[in-house]
Amino acid sequence: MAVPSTAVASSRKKRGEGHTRREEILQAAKELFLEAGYDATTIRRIADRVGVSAPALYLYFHDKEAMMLALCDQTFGHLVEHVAFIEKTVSDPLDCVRQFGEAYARFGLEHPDEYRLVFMGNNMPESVRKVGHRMATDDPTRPGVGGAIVFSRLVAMLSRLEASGVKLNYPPDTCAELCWMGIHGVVAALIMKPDFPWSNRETLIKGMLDIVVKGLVR
Amino acid sequence: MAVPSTAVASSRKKRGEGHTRREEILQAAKELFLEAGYDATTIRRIADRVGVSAPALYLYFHDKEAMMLALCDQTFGHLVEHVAFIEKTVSDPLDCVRQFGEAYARFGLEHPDEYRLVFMGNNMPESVRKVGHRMATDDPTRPGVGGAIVFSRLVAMLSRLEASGVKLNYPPDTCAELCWMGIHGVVAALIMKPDFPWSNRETLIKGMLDIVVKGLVR
DNA sequence: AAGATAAGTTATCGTTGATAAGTTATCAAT
DNA sequence: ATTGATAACTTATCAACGATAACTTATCTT
Repeated sequence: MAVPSTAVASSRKKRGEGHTRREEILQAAKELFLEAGYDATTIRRIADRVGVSAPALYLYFHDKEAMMLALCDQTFGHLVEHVAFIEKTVSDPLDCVRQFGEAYARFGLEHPDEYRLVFMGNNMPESVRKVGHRMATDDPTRPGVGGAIVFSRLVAMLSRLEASGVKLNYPPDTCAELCWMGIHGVVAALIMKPDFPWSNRETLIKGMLDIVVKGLVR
Repeated sequence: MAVPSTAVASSRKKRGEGHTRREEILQAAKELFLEAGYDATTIRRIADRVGVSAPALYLYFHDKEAMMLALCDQTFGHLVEHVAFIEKTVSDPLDCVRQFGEAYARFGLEHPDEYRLVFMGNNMPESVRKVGHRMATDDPTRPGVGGAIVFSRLVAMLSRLEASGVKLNYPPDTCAELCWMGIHGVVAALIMKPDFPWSNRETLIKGMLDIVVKGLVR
């Protein structure tokens, strides 16, 4: 005996209005992914929340993975904008890196589920696993470039820092990787083991940034 | 048309010899988990490799997760031993921390699936997600305590470092957390995005350790 | 009114993890 | 040597999953 659908059936869209259904699906998928995670969110549950049959989702997305990719783009767009704002408004390159780190960590902690899905999704399909690191040379219209864009801005910041005369202990790419890995380590730990008796969050974030900055510049 | 089993059927175990079958299952599961990852390894494939029917696995393990937990214990046991060896043989406390970091990173990169399951398992059942941070007060015979033991040794090392007269910028717990987060960041990144054009692995590991050590000691 | 087609539906497939219920081999005690 | 208990299995089956094929229905254009 199947559980009866709790959702009100949604009326059929008029011609040319399919894209609104697409957005409804995306919204429902986002809610469910955030409520229950990727695996626990089934095609059928998404369809049920939208008020439509399961195969209808395949009219708008090639598969489950494509929905996730679209959501990643959406969420990361906000972070990309924020980082761009920092780059424009903060003149001191070192300060810029610090503010990037704080914004990044704050973003991760404020969107733990999206963060997990993009940067910690260990059982996602390959194309989703690769979301965070598609290079700028890839087609920018392809879904999933948000993570790569954010990272590339960090590389740019560190290049600018080096160009401003500050001596780095490693090439800018390596510095960016180490910087990102350090911050990511903090965010990942706090997100994944929220019940562990960690030290104060702010202390850890500021502490890691201090460590990284001190360790990267000569 | 089902794919015919390629495995030779294994003969029934004699009475009291069930534990050997349990070990056979664990061995096959380990091979398959490492070959194809957790999700791609199905109960049926494990059973097929052992030469036994799928439900037979449930005579020895409550579910798929329990097999992975048993393997995690097995694998993390080696790391625990290695860390204990370092503590015994390396006299200089700072050197001890460095060697811990290198051993930890090497372990993670050599056992990416176990590492992911213990420290990055965001979609695992709750009992597996909590594997890494069960405290020493928990029942030590329960599966999955390896991660907590390893972390507690790092705290001990940093306490020893402080006791030896070295001034730390944070309390030993916080230092251990930051140190672990840094190394974990490196390992997690390399494991999760293996196709990204990262800098040299050794450079990143040594670099992160340099950064952390330099940043933690006054 | 009629054809084209966007926007759905129902029925179904193969696969998954897991369980129920029955079977067979082995051992201990009579 | 037979019997009873039980360890060590098997076969049959379940519900849920992602996905597809094939069919229907509503809407727009001409």
